[in-house]
Amino acid sequence: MTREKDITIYDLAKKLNLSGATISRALKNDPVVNKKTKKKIADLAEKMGYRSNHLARNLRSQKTQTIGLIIPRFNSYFMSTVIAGIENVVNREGYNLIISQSLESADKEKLCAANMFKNRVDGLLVSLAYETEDISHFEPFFNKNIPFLFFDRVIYYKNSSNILIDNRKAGYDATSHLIRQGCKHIVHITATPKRNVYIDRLQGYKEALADHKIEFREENLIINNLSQEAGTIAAAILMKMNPLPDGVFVANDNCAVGCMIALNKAGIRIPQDIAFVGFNNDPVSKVIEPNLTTINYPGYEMGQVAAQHLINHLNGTIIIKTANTILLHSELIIRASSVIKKK
Amino acid sequence: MTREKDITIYDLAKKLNLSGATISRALKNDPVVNKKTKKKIADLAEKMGYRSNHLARNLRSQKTQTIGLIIPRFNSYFMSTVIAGIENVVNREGYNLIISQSLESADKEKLCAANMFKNRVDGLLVSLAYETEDISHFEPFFNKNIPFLFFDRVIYYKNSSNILIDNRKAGYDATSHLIRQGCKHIVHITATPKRNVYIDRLQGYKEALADHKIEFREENLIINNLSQEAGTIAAAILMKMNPLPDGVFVANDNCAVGCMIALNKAGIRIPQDIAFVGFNNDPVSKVIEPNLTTINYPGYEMGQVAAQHLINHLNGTIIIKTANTILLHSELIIRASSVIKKK
DNA sequence: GATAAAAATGTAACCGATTGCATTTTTAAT
DNA sequence: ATTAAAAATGCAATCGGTTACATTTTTATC
Repeated sequence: MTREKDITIYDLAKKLNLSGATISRALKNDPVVNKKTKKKIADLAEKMGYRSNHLARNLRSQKTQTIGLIIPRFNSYFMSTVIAGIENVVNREGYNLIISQSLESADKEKLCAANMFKNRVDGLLVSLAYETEDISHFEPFFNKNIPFLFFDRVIYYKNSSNILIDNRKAGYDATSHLIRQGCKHIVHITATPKRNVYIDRLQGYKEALADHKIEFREENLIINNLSQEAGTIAAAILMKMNPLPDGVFVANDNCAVGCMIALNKAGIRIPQDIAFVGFNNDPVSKVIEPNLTTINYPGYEMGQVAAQHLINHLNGTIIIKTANTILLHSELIIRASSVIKKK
Repeated sequence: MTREKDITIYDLAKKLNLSGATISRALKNDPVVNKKTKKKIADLAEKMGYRSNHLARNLRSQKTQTIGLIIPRFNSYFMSTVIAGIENVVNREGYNLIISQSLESADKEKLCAANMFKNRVDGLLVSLAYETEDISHFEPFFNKNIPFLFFDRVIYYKNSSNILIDNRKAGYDATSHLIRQGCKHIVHITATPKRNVYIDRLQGYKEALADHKIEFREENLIINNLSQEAGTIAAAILMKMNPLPDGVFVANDNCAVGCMIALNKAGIRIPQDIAFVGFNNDPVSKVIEPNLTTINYPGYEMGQVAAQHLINHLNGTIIIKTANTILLHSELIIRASSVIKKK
């Protein structure tokens, strides 16, 4: 357990008969230091295996070079791609990333936020937990002027920026597509419309119906947690409907897949009997038979944009003064699950 | 941008006419401080919104309360579950987690390691990049006595601990299962056997063949990058084989799925013509038709065990002196893709 | 060679919590 | 009331860079 002592700038200073200040400046490549001196210092630092002590620097500069990330869960394909995108930018810009998951719990989210605050992250990226309504836990960041932004699962709060796709339009496109395929009785499976993503998709669904003179009916909404298992249960509900619906728009691919598998087993043909559209373009959508029509969700790009936006702000490259919404492009990907051959 | 000044222990000290030392001790609940004093201090701290400055504490204590995690990629189901498990423990134990991905590149992995070292993580968890052979980039951690351990993609190095499943046994079980189903001509699809996971699975495959008096033949090995697309290509290779193989053991579910889809399209029946076994128990294995027989991989548990092991070490709860391997249980999950009805 | 200007380096305070040791205050015993 | 022991608090150095300001050294000009 004997941890050898670290080399400090003062060790270098002593060896070269210089002051700590000069070493410090040289290592930061301050133009005020003589080039030859810099060279000597750089060489010795290399030779002695010096590593700058971030802790000391951070204490002095009151910055941590760290971005906090709070997400609902790790285990979705979408979230993995978002994180990969964030990591890409954060890393390139020389920041660190600390990640916490709220597990879809508002309470856990509060703890995460408090923890991020304690850890003095320079900025915060958040995708809200499913059940979060009160977001006063971000108040401290606001008060201390620590920039934060929401992505995907957003909320309009103070003058935070939001990065997301146009869920209303996506819902509208998905539903319109089903209608164009000849569907008249379209069910929408989604989560309790608390979060923007679900509210907006539902809104798009309703608008598409209205634009095509189809009446919206409450009983055509199935609300669950959008898991694959929930899809299985939803299938049972669908089969009890009389008449059977001819189209289903599900707010996520996983649930759609669970539903399709159960319907398949029951002998219901997709898309002939019921056409399906999912959401997210999860890899599983290309595995299920028939392949699932879905909305492509640019996760990697969303992560990159969110991280870059935040870091630009931190660097002063851009100054975000007013609320700011960035909409990323999403699009309907048509596959076999929704293409009904006209007779 | 006017960031109001933070409250420090000295602000509290001044208000209460005490010294910083007493405040510090009180906040850490040091028994040496008078209870009434503690109460006063705690109340004032609460009232003034004091938050301890980790930077200062860390500088003093030379610890960061941070665990580093280096993984090949975020976007696999398995990795997501591992991270969730790690996050669970790390969070509970009051550590932070910083994550970097090597993108399967040895060079990027070196950079990640250097970065983790600079950031002075207290400990390091690593799943090695596919192509990493030389691992001298972990030397600094070893020299500075910073504990690190490998999980899943491991290597035997110094006296680091390894946490993984018994890949040899899993490969053996998978192959034996196919043989028991009557398969005699079994192909193994895997990645270049550089990493333990692939080497060991291959070894298990070979041993199972040998134990059942089936000759191992080099041409029954298909080496690719195990992506779904690679599975499609592998299907073409399989179909050119004459005679057609009657069983395939794939080192990962994604690739197996890509392969199965392509074979299906070509009219080859699974499992009657070719039986399939995959690896990982990725959710997709329950979506593909027929459902894929696979090896269950306890990702969440692996993450938990790895993190707990490391933190126990940091806390001095356990002292790891010698190389230490923890094998987690994995098991064959038999589904329709490999069950051949005996005639 | 004197002098001003520019370049290079040094000094010392600072960031905020921690802690060994010293000092003061309180409590208990005679 | 005296004194020793115990409890509570304070002092000051420390962690290792950073930086405003001061000082020294070098270079350029007349």
